[in-house]
Amino acid sequence: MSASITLTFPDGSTRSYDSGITGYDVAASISEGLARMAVSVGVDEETWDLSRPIEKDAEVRIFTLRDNEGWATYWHSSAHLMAEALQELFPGVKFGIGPAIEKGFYYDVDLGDRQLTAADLEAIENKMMELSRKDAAYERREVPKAEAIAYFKEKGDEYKLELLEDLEDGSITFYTQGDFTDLCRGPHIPSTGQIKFAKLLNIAGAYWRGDQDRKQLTRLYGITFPKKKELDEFLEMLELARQRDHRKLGKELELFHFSAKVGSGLPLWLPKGTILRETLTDFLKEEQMRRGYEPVITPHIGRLELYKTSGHYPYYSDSQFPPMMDDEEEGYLLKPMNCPHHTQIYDARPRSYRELPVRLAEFGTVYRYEQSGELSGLTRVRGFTVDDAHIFCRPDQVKQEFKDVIDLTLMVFSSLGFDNFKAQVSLRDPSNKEKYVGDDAQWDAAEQAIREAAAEKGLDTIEIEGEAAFYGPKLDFMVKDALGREWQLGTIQIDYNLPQRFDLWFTGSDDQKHRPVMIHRAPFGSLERFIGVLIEHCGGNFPTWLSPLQVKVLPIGQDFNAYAEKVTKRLLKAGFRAEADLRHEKVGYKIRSAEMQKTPYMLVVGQSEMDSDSVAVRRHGAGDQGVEKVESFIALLQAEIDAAFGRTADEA
RNA sequence: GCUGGCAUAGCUCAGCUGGUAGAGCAGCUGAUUUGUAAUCAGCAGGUCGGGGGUUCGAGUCCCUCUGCCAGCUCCA
Repeated sequence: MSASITLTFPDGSTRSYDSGITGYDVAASISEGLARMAVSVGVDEETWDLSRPIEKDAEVRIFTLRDNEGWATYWHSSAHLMAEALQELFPGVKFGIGPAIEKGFYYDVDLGDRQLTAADLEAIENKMMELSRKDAAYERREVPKAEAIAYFKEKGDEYKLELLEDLEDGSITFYTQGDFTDLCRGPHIPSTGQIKFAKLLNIAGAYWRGDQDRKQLTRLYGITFPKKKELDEFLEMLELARQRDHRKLGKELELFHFSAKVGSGLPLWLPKGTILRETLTDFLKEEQMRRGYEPVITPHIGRLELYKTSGHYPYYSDSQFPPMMDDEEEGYLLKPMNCPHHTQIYDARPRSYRELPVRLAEFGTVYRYEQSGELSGLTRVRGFTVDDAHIFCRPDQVKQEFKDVIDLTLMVFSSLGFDNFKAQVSLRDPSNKEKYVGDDAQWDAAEQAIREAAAEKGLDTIEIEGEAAFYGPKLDFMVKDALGREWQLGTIQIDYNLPQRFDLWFTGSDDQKHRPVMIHRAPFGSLERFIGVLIEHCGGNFPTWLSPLQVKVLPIGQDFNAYAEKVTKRLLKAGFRAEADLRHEKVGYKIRSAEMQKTPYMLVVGQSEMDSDSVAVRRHGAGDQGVEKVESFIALLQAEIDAAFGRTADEA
């Protein structure tokens, strides 16, 4: 009958088929197994239903549940199945949007006055499974706009009608499975029967179209799988992630504490957390000292005038703690950032081009009145310490300085095992320029410098518009927490604006005044957030050099307490953080408590160790490591810590 | 800030439809003198987050404040 078409596969091979062949048949022509696993088909740049006829030459790729695209299709179809279940259980429910997400899917719905409960979730899951057993096909249909509008008017789906306003006639498709029809671009899996296990994960509010001023819909999150085992593994993984939650570990390991009496979002650092934090701080201070940074200290408040000049006050008055006023009505502000103070240190005396760059570093604590709903453990707080530095340099030095900061940031990340980060170039929103200060030429220069520096450092970056600071674009380093939420840690920002606003200058070789460029940078971002993410990253099992307690000495009985104390003293003298557990308990009990505190090393000592000046070494999580002389244990421990800093023993 | 949920001993939690609080762990005391993840016994510990209300009676129902959780919005 028909003409033939040529399809090209990912490996570059080509085959010809009759025009109108479906993705499913293409898959079947390759192998029966592939046809069984297929969920959708990539046709050139698009992803299609397996049942949709292919009528022209194209590059094709069969997607299965081994591909992210496959899961996206599967979960999107699951969202439709959940919608169908909701429609059956709660007639009159109105639908917003229901996409697949990284793990699962959600659907935003308007249930009127009805509140959902946990029992409802189970009922919805059961209804989904009941519908799945009917194994209804997902049927695609192109629909004229007028017909689509008529359909949703009749149904009373005002949100769908609003979505239709933005769609062009001729591009509108409906998908129907069973009794449920949705406005949808697709694609979908062939039929509902493939969705065999469903779990609704949580209910939350979500503004319609992400707009704070519009109605809040009910967002139902869920996940589905074809196999029970996959669902169980997913739920187990979720549970494991909860075990790593820094808020839980922070309590168990006695790192930090929040008190409602002190206030929301104001962390209190407990002794062990303080050791961890100071160890990190010292690590970066030493590194910065080697790299030509100069330490400075500035007060926690500043005159309102300072922030009016910098531009922070008018731009961010909502997210500041309110100003304090004195008798003359001269206001002071609790500092929300350190940069304005640092400009005044730069400006304390005239600067020559010869001394630039000037790199002023401060672990500066700042306060921001974050919205109450944003606060979360250590990752979003109202008082936090930025490992801040401001580099004042000549325009011709910007790129090199920027590259050096990238080096430092990468060094910090790799020292702490963050090898899975995302580098993001945060640009201004070109459609909303009044949110930013400075002229286009400066912004372009800054953006260009960031792109070039990142490229020359071989960084793989993504660019996001609308994420810049109000004074300049930035390079942000993002890391995910245990639950997959992404946090910005390190940041490097180029700023042509504050130097201008504060009228900063240096004398050039031409004896003329020139404007310096400012680079704002913080490799950790904030100590609080960094430590929060670090705790989750290592599950509380800190590398030995960071662990608040490094060694616990465990005598097996009271007769060996004196020896345990002697060993402990030697360790302390050698510079390690060590303690002896002298309680009248069996060694099993002492081991258990040290293991639960995730102490890296436990040294069991009894008669034979005392006789031979040695210790029985036990490594956290790894068990008994055998007996070592005290001296050689100290040497091993030192070697481990040196290695963490990339040093050899003789350098240390 | 918004929607929904939650708040009981230091921690983790139990307490049915309202009848004036319980466990395990931790702590303290004593016994046990211990060899690689929990020795035994006893004791002590809570105005059930704060305030108000309904009721003969409130941990339990209602209002409000504070704090926490999920998501949304926000994030210099």
